[in-house]
Amino acid sequence: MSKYDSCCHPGKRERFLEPSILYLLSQQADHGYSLLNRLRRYGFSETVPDPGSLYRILRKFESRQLIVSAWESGESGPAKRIYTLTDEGFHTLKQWISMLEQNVVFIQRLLDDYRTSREQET
Amino acid sequence: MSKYDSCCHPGKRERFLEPSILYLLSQQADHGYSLLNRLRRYGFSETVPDPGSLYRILRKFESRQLIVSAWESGESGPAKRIYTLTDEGFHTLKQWISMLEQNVVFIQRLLDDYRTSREQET
DNA sequence: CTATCTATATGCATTTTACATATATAAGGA
DNA sequence: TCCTTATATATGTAAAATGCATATAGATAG
Repeated sequence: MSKYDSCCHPGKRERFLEPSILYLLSQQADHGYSLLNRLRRYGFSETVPDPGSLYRILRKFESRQLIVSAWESGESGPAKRIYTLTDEGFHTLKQWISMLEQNVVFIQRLLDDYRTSREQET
Repeated sequence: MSKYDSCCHPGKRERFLEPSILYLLSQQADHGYSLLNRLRRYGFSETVPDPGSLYRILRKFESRQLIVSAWESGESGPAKRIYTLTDEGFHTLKQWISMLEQNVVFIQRLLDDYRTSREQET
């Protein structure tokens, strides 16, 4: 049992995290550490996802051939593994976006229902 | 490796399923089998969630005291375990709704970004 | 007398999650 | 020089969730 056992653990956004990563890579090939910052645009933070989880997702995507990687030893800092989206990855991103579009409609419905029920309470 | 390994498995909506269940119970105390039907309003189907998963979620909620149950042997059919939302459950629902409200904003942002990128492609 | 509907529940292999930890390069400051 | 911080990737692991199959049983319809 932890603080967020029942609900609202800030890490529980995985099914939104994965399409966000694919989208960011579709716009710009990138390495994990940089993605960690770019993900903030979609509500993620320094701690979510934790680096280990992000790297594992990237490796999973690579094993499924949604992305390919290449090492880049720049002038400064440690070597970076740069990931590029494949055609397969673009296709998967498209599917994922469709799913999110459908889901948003239903989430909105739940939120509307909740609001309505609160108003009628008085 | 299964059909939906990379994306879009219709069951991967768990973080939307759980608040949907709490909301439905907040409106009307109910048993699992009936919830299975009421959940269709929020995009779920005969197969998602599978009954086993729903019952397990209900037991989990009960162990965390978000709901309480009572057996009801009606005139027809097997006995039903009726679940009622507790004060704790109402509180958790409220938190979950707030989280969904925030998440929707970020999902919309991703969808908007994706659409914009598609338009600029031509 | 049997198929279907209603209703709840368990078994289990695989995957995901959260969090901690390891490793290494390089830059900046005291 | 030494220490800290930033950059960068990765693994270990216990606990939880997931997906799918299966078990059980009362009631109803043909």
